[in-house]
Amino acid sequence: MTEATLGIGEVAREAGLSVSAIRFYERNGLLPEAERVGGKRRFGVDVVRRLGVIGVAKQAGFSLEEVRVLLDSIDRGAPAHEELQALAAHKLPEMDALIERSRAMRDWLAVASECGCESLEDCPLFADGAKA
Amino acid sequence: MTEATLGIGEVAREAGLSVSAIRFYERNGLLPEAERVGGKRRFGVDVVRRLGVIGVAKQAGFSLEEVRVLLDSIDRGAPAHEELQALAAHKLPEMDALIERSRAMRDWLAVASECGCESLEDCPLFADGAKA
DNA sequence: GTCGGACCTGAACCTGGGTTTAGGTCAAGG
DNA sequence: CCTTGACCTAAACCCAGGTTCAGGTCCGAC
Repeated sequence: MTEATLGIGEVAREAGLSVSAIRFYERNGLLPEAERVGGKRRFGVDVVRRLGVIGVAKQAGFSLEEVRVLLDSIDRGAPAHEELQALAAHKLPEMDALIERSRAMRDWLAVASECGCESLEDCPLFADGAKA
Repeated sequence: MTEATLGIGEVAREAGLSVSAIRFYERNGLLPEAERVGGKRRFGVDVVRRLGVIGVAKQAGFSLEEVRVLLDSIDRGAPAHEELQALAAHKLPEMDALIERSRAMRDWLAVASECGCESLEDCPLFADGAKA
């Protein structure tokens, strides 16, 4: 019995992605080039898991390029934790900064919802220091 | 004595923006069309304050289009607080969602920094539920 | 044999928020 | 007179992360 393979449409359905996104990922090295059978891609079943990993990493704030580097070096045999930790260490401060900024925005907006100013010129929310 | 006016370079310096950004804002209706004197823009001094408002609003998470709408309706005489509150009310849940997501990412990354998994396949961080 | 659906390719297009470039105008100063 | 610097315009370009389009192929069913 040969290995079960999937067409691109099936992969897309399984992974919850569009067909075009999968071709895009292949083109950009996030997926290995699938073998062509009669000109059509046949994917091994594990590509679905790989797409899941990509999805999780994206959610975690990595760019596709970062994910590509991560997967790539792991494909070459590097232990997952080394690459991942390096990437995570780099990304953590970025995330902290993002959280800080979002919170500042949130607070500003909360105050803005209560603001009764007639003009923006008068409003303390738009005073020079307010962007800090 | 006539009103003090500024050239685009002066405005840029005062506002801490690039000249091209200011032309861009004018083109896109965030600034009123400056009068041309000998083909060159002359801005009233209050444009600097307006640019400050735009900056604060951007920091608060508004898109330029949203800022344009806000300023536009205020220019038409609407009280600032009405437009602002409507916009803020719309934007607050978005910000809350952004904060939640960033926090989830941060937590995931923090765990990732400690993870000792050899392969991503084994790693609970990349299990199906991990993106939730 | 021809229809339809799934698939293929490369290239163009999209969004946002500007920047860069090419080519032209204007006024001041040496 | 000629140069320098600040300014003008329209249009092209940048980034990521894809989507859409035009035109072609392949396969099974009817």
